[in-house]
Amino acid sequence: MQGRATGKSEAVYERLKEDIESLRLRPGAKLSEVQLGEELGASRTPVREAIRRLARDGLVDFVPGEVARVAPISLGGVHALFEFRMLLEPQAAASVATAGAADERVLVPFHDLLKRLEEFDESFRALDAAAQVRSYTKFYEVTEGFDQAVIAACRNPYLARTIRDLRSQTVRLRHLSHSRPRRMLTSLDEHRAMLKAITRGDAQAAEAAGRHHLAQTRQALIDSLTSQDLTLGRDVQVDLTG
Amino acid sequence: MQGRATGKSEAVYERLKEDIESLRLRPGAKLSEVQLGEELGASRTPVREAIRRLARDGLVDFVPGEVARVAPISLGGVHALFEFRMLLEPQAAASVATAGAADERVLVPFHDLLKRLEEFDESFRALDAAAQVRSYTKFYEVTEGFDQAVIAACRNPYLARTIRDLRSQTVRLRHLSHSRPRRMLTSLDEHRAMLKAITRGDAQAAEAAGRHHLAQTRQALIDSLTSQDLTLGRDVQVDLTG
DNA sequence: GTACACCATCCTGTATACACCCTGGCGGCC
DNA sequence: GGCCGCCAGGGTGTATACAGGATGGTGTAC
Repeated sequence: MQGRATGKSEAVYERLKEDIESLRLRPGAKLSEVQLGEELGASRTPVREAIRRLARDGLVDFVPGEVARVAPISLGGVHALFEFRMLLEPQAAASVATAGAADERVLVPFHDLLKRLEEFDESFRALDAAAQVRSYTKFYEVTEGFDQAVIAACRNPYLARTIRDLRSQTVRLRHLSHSRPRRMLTSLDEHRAMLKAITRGDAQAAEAAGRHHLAQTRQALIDSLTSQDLTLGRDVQVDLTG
Repeated sequence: MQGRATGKSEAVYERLKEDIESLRLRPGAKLSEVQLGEELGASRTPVREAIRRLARDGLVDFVPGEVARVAPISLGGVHALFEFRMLLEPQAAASVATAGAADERVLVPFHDLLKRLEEFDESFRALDAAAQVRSYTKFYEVTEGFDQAVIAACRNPYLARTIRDLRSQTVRLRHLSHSRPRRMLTSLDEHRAMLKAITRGDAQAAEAAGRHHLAQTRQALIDSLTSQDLTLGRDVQVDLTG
């Protein structure tokens, strides 16, 4: 097994995932098993396996017998992705709120999260736009904590896994267009609304807040994609026809 | 490539899938790569790949470094599965109905399906219970046509793929407890209601009918699982604690 | 009789070799 | 000059070899 500590396959997967999410590997780029193996210091077997997993994550288009390619980004795909998330994530938030109403322990991580959010939110609002952009790492840390906590608290493993499987694509889109400062502010508001509804055990409000947040996020993303700064200084092309 | 026509990996996958769905491979059974390879006349590589794909389908429990096992069946798992399907499939039916209202061509396969259903339904009701049971292959052919048609007409590829991915597990459960004649009759009614709502372009009715059908199906399955005939003459154990 | 330790065995993870396919470019032929 | 066929290269699919690690059974000591 070449040492449980190493885990070549896992390492290759994580590395490729990062490269694709960060757009270092551009949509449409060929993923040759031998070439990647040489670059990453692994043989074909782990690379193959990693590529299959990335295909499941929706980051790679894979057709048997053909060269795997980094999945292209299309406007239609973005719409479909968000439509699907809109079906799942508000429901997950609602079910967590319901579970929390029945068992207070479910809510512990959300109380923590809400506290961290409030703290960050306060300092974030005090910054000017440039400083806000510079602190976007922290912003994502807080907001992503929410997704993670919902998934962790989600009672239904199918729902949890499906939401988790969509995360990689969402992350890549985020790299296509970082949130603007104003959007970050409203996003924080939306997260606070979701967290409060959950800690209150109000399933209906949690679902509504989740739906609202996703709708806003999608709109911000679409606006960004359809504006001129598609390329972000790189030549990442997005298919706007879909 | 050993001849495009063969497709060892695909063949092994299909074969194992059938064996697991039909319970010939019992829940919890070990799936050793070498052993399966010898039995199916393939080397470890295609078997590995097939096992990974089956894990994605939820038919196999796979932990890196450990022996893969056929996924166990638990009552809790069944509940989670149906809860999740209840979230997706009625929504898919509704979205197809909506799409059909806008574009009549979407509905063509459903008109055909409804016609076939009516024909089968008529002759099916004329049979006695034993004959109904004997014709259950035809029954599944008609009812499964519905799932397939919804998936095919589903505009959202994420939704379609997720529903499709759950199919294998549903099929396996069906093998655990075939529908009783009375259930088949009501199921036909439910399918007719769904089909009519879709062809009418009534999204709300389609969603309600889909929800109702799933609830009824789940109830019939749970009743069957919690009764004594768990084992179906085989020693397939179901974990009732979950 | 029981519990612990050691050993044989099996199994997976990884590397590598071979077979076939598909593509693209070059050269000859019309 | 254009078109067709051949050849070389790369790419995946599959088979097989090798290197650890987990597991289960057996034997022994208490």
